[in-house]
Amino acid sequence: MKIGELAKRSGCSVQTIRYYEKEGLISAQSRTEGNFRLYDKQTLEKLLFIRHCRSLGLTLKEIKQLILLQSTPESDCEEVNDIINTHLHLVESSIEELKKLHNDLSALRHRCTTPKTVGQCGILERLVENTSSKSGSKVLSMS
Amino acid sequence: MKIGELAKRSGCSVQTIRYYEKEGLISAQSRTEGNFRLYDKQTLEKLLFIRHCRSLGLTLKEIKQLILLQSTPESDCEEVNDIINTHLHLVESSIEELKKLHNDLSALRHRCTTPKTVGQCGILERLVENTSSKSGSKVLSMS
DNA sequence: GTAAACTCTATAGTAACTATAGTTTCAAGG
DNA sequence: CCTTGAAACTATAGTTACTATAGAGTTTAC
Repeated sequence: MKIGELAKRSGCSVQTIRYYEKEGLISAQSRTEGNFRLYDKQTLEKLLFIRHCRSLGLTLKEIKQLILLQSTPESDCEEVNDIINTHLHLVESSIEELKKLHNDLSALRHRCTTPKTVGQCGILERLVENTSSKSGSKVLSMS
Repeated sequence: MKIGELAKRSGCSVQTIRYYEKEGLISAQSRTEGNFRLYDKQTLEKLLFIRHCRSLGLTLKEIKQLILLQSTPESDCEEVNDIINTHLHLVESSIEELKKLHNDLSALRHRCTTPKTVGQCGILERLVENTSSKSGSKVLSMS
């Protein structure tokens, strides 16, 4: 199948598939005379695997490792465990961070209930205060 | 004060300060004859404000808006509320997402308890399964 | 035969920095 | 006065996982 069909069947965009190829996660089995990529079912399954891992928050680097491990089924699966464990811990601490953030933001939000001007706004007033010290923790970004 | 001192006092790195300038969040009051940036206490406070907002997960774009709003204290503070509310909702849904992720990862993790080979590993086995359908949700990245 | 749909490569943009290279300026010591 | 090291300057590239674009070539359908 060509890249368009693979995209539809895998749920990845065409560009993403080409990007994964560039990153060394997948490869086209062959090319047509006109230089179009051709794929087999194996690659479709690999892409579904990648998508599944991505939806669990694994990085492409980690997924690459997992793919590599799949190709050596006789080796110890400790590495697989490590990757999952590392992620589990990351997710746990992210949740903790976000909960704190939520607290802070809620508190902030409650400082302005009735419509006022910016000059009187309890939120901005609060934000301007020098609460600089206890900082330096990891910050999360949402895509 | 020069940029090095400002960096130390604000907790930002020198490069970050220059980056914020490039992004239009702050500016140097003047330059020395040798072209070194000079700052006053105002800028230090602005930087602390930015750091505080960043630690709450606000984007530079949003912080820029807040700074702009600060300069017009007579205007309605609704916009300030909007920015905080938007973030509050974002944080809330992120927490929900991460909790789901945590569930999935935990379940995955429990599939491999005793040391095995990759070929027998319940985790990889599970990841390979075609659970492609229900995907498409936002994924979080941690910095 | 031609128009639409598809594919190709290469490049730039996203967010918020960090890191590097190569140059210039400044402060202190001999 | 000269030198040396620290600090500053600009400009550029790298990070992550894509997405979007431009400009070209290929295929398919009518």
